[in-house]
Amino acid sequence: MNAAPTNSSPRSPGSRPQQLDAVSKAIIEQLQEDGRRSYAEIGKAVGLSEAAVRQRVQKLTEAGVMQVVAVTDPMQLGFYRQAMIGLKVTGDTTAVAEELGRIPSVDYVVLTAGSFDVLAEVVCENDDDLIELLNKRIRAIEGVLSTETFVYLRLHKQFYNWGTR
Amino acid sequence: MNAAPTNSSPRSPGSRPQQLDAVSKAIIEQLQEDGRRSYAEIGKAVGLSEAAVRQRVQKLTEAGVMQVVAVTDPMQLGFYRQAMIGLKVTGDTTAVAEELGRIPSVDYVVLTAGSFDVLAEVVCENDDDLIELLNKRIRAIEGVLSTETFVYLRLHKQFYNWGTR
DNA sequence: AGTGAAACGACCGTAGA
DNA sequence: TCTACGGTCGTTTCACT
Repeated sequence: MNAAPTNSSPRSPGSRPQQLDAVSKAIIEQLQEDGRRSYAEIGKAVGLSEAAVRQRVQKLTEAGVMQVVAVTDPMQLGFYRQAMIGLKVTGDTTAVAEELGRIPSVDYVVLTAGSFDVLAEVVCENDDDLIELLNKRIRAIEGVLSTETFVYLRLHKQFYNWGTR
Repeated sequence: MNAAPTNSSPRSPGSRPQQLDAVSKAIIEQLQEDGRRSYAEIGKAVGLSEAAVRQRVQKLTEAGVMQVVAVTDPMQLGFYRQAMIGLKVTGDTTAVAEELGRIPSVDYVVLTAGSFDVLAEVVCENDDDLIELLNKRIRAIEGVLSTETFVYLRLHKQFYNWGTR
């Protein structure tokens, strides 16, 4: 095989991507179905011993390729109103992004190229909360020129990725 | 035991939202930090026995309030180009959403109100892949009138849960 | 809904091909 | 990087509160 990229350094932000073999992909798929599945059971599914699965999961986690975490459903918790908000910004976009990130109702912030400078996803209990969030918090941030709100009608597909640094 | 095959859909439609007490919130927080943390350890942290923690986690999961899953980092896997795509659609938006959902590179699809009918997040390896995805797959879907692409410059914040704060 | 106890199974470190 | 194995700890079931 080629030089094995055995990086034991735990999650360096600038580390290069690693190519996953079929087995690691299969392990990740197992954990995407159920993050609590036992290593032994995963091993049976992918044809590896329990210890080997454990080692690979540990390496994938330490390398920052994958994480096992709990995710919650806003709807089930009474947050009935979600929306994506496109923002046009003057000046420094990162400053606006940081302000947005401090708002608990804002769960997703990304700087973009295009007719919006920033996209932010928000989670609210109802329309009144959304209005207040927009007027009192988001549109009050210095540098925010305008917002356009895309109220969610139905979330159709969601696959959990992760990449915040 | 209980036949509970619910891996395909994270939502359980029709069920009412439930109010979480402080203990369940604490349990969810523990699993947010590490989805593989043992019930015993969580029990010590929240002041409950292992069996009690396990029961609550099982109920929260079955109710669709929470899921423990693996999330991956596209960047670490060589997917350097992410974008949000706003679509204008003629006719049935759900049909377009379903087509979009079948594309593996599309990890997020939501029907919206506003100047876009559908928002879709995509994950690509590079710009060429993005161009091909747009032209050959997305803009080829029947009913898609136009697309606007917001290329991600930097993902600034991403949360997987909202109800526990 | 919670606890406690005992049987069982999973997890972890170490050794070795 | 994997398997094998033994000690330890977590999970499961059940009887009880």
